[in-house]
Amino acid sequence: MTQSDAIDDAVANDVLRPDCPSRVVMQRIGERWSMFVILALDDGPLRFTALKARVGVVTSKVLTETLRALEADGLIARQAYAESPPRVEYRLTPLGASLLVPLAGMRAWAETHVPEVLASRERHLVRA
Amino acid sequence: MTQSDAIDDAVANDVLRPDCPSRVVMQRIGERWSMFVILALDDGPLRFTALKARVGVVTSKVLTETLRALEADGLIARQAYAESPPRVEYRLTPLGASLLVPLAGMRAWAETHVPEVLASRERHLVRA
DNA sequence: CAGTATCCAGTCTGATACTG
DNA sequence: CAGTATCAGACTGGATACTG
Repeated sequence: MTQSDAIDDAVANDVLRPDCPSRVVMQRIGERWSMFVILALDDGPLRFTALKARVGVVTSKVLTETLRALEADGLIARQAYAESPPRVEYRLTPLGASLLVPLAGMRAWAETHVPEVLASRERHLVRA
Repeated sequence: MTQSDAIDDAVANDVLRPDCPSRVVMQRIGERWSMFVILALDDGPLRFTALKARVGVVTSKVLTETLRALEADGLIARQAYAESPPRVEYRLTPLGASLLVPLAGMRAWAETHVPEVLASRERHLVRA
């Protein structure tokens, strides 16, 4: 194996490591509801039910799982108030808010190019 | 419902539509091997076996599925040469190459902030 | 070389029902 | 209000074997 082969392998394998930065991020925001929650909280803190109402199709269980995952990642913060009835607010952390920046870049690309992607998909459906 | 509520709903629901641009992109590149393939092809066209060899852990079936999906999206192109033994090359399309730009933004964010994410995850593991 | 064909275990997601 | 518990079906990624 030449030296440049070794370098190639190191670069190629990086994205495969489970803790590869890009994969960590992409896999998280690629999940079903993650991006929705992050974008929804961009307008400010929301309570569980308010978040759920903005979707209308997600179950409590799945929304909870999504929120727990994002909280574990430090992207959102959960604040429970000791009241009755209980009140819980979710907000973006500074870390979560900083993610909105590159996310905006992806959104921009998506909005200009996804029509091409969808058109391409349909052409392939016809052939399949 | 006030007018601003209606606008909120329209914005919130957009990311939920199956053809929402951001979701289309994020879900595709969030898949297990997609990002790897896109980044690997940034260095130039590769044959199936070369692509597979750079990973070493993916099966032919799964790599094939990934390539088919990316091809259907118009992000990569498959070129088969009528030779024996068969030769097939995969390359990024201009569309696929253009995706590398916003992807670089996400990578940059990931590389600077993922340590925080992983640290956060570990703190939550201790508590769980 | 570049795949295809089968089969399988684990995961993801959701429906439904219940609770401090 | 803000969840948890349980169950079930669909989907994913992978192991293994085979082929034009």
